[in-house]
Amino acid sequence: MSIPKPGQPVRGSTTGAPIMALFDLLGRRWAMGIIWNLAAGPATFRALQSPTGRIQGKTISPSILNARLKDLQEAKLVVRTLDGYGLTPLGRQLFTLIEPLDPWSLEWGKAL
Amino acid sequence: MSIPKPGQPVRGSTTGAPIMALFDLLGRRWAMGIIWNLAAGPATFRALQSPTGRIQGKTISPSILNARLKDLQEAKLVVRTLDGYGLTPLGRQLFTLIEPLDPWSLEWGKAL
DNA sequence: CAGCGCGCTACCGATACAGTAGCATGCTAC
DNA sequence: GTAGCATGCTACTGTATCGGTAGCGCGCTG
Repeated sequence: MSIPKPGQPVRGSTTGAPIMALFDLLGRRWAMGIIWNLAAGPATFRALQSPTGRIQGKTISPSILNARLKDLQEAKLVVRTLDGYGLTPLGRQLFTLIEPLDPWSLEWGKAL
Repeated sequence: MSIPKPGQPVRGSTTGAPIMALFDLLGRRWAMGIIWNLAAGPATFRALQSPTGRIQGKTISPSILNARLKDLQEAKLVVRTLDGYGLTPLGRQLFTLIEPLDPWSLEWGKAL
């Protein structure tokens, strides 16, 4: 799958609205989970796969994990470092924006 | 596809962390786009499908739109009203949380 | 240099998604 | 009152994405 660039988004959208490109990227499986996990600090490929991460209760397939990491790197949200993968400054900014979803999700859970 | 209940999330996750259930729900195609669109006011099925919405640059398949609306209704984020579909109070809360992504996505777009 | 752990790729079956067609219902016009 | 017509949705058929397992290459260890 190609890169969801804000100017020329993929997967159907033709407007080019950056927010749609973002939804396109974050709408992929595990994308937000990976960002969430990396926000706690850099992690290795294996660590991201394991169920002991900050959220994941399940091992992610290596193939899909690799694909998502490539997506996120192309989006400049994640970088490879010596000790695995970590968030870029941009990625950390994004995390601060989605972080409030955590407390809200608790309320949401109660409401269901 | 079953409902992503916070207690018993679907699609692989086994932890039950509400945030993961939320990621699971929002990680589906068009889910955030629909919420975004409905935040501007109630819309009919046809209106949500059309490319003239607040973001969509492309018509969504009726089958997938229907599936997503069902998901969001089960999650109590969207309700059917007389004049189509609209956000629940919960849905509006969620929108206020994801709204900041819009200005950020502009910066992100420039950075790419 | 055999063994091991890690990072990843290749493959294949299972879902989810996209696109088109078409049906049911309600409204309008004649 | 029936012939259109638009709306809301379902059915069907491909295609893309995802999930799961196997296994390869590489560096390190003994």
